[in-house]
This record gives sequence, C-alpha cells and structure tokens, in this order.
Amino acid sequence: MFLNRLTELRKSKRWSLQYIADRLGIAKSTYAGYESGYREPSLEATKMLADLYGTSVDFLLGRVTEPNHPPAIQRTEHIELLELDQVTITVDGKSLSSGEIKHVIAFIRVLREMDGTAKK
Amino acid sequence: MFLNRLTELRKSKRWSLQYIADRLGIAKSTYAGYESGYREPSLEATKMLADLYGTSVDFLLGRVTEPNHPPAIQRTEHIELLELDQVTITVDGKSLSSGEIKHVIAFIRVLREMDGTAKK
DNA sequence: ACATATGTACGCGAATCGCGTAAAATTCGC
DNA sequence: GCGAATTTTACGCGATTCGCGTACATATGT
Repeated sequence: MFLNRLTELRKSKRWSLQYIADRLGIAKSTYAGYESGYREPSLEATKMLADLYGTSVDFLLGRVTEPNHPPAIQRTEHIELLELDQVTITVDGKSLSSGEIKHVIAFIRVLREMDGTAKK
Repeated sequence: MFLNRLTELRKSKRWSLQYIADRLGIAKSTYAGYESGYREPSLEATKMLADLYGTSVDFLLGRVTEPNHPPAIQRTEHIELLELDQVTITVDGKSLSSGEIKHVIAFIRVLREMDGTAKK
C-alpha cells in the first residue's frame, strides 16, 4: 500500500469519503479502496488527489516526508474576502455561504478591534 | 499521456530502453509503453522511475516544471481555509494571520453547530 | 429509538497491464 | 555505402486490476 497518508490527510481536514469522491468524480467505494489499499488510483487520479489535499504526489507516495515544500518562488495571491466570485472557500469540506462570509468579516473586525484596544 | 518527460530524461542520460527495463526489472516493451503513452506505470514503478532519474514524481507527471526542486502545490478553485500557504485572504485590505484563520475556522464550526440546534 | 450520514466489504463486467514477438528505424564497424 | 547489431515502435493475448453498484456495519445527530 503506497497511499497510507491519505486517511490522515482527509481526517485532518474533516472531509468525508463522499466529499472527496464527488470532487474527483469517482464512486465513494473507489476512493475508499485507495485509502484501504484495496485499489490503486491511476496517475491522473493521484495527481488530482495531490491537488485536493494541497500537497505533492511525492508526499502521497511517501517519497518525501514534508507535506508541503514551498515552491522556489512563492507567488501568493491575495483575495479580499468580500470579493469572492470565482473562488470558493470551504471549511470542513463545505463551502462558505454568503451569510457566513459576512459573519466572518464582522468577526474579524471585532477581533482586530479588541486586539487594538486591549494592547494599549 | 502523463509521462512525456521520460523520453527526454532518458536521452539526456544516453540510456536505452533495455537498460531502464533491466534496472526496473520489467520488459523493454513495457517501459517503451510508458514513454509512448500506450501504457501507464503503476505507482510503484513510477516511484522507481523517479529514483532512477533522480527527480520527483511530481516532475515526471508534469505537476512541477523544475526537475530538482521540491514538489510544489497547485491551486484549485476550491480553497480549504486550513491550507492557506498558497493564497492569502484579506479582510479590509489586511491579510488574515494564521491565528485569525484558526479563529475563523472555529467560529464557522460553532456557527454551523448552533445553526443546527437552535432552529427558530 | 429512529433517521441520516459515514465508513467498510465484496462480486462482476470492463478496462488496462505486462509480456513476448516481430517489424521498422537507428547506430556502428569496416 | 553496406550489412550486422542495437535500438525503437507496434500489436495480440492472457491475466490482472480497476471502478462501480450494492449491501452491510458503524457513527452521528434529532
């Protein structure tokens, strides 16, 4: 079995088998076979798994111990939380609704406000 | 075809199909199938190929352009809030710190939990 | 306790693999 | 150049493996 890191990765993100299967467009039982070692994914599926989990194929295969070696050039993209059109933010595999985003923004503002006043 | 870098790698080292096949312990025609795209190697064989060529599986799969750099991470449309090394989320123009992100995740979890129990 | 969601196990048809074989193409000595 | 040896490409066959649906087991939430 070469993908024994899959389960811990998925659980660390609180994703279900069904969620992963849907994202990959495969059956739940198929993905379950990957985690249990009963089946081996194709290279294509393995690549998609690395994308989904935000890691490298080498890490999934246990060829490397670091889950995310930063790329040589760190190109960070900035997204303002209020202007989310093309990108979906998820928590525990469920995308944030527009209502939740508003709450988050309010929450962050209060959080920062408290930080400012408390530290005076 | 996902392994089109194999041929150039092999030729850059002036190796023959037979040589690689022997090193891997497979038939020459089998390895030839990998290069031509006629067949797809198992994950195990893919790992051995990366070892042989002294590169990463991610490079063999074209997931990364640099043969010797550590594998990088690819961005998707969906971004799990836990994996924000690649993208920076901002609120009011100020990027979320890792601590704030943790708070947001906890906040969302509680929010959803409450939503479930206290249905008016 | 019940209903729903999540995880596990397995049989079947279909797709793919690895191999041997052999023809095409390239390289090499002369 | 020219043939022999090496390398590369192509393909059929048997066996393996895949992906799916289904069914069952376990966990979670109302």
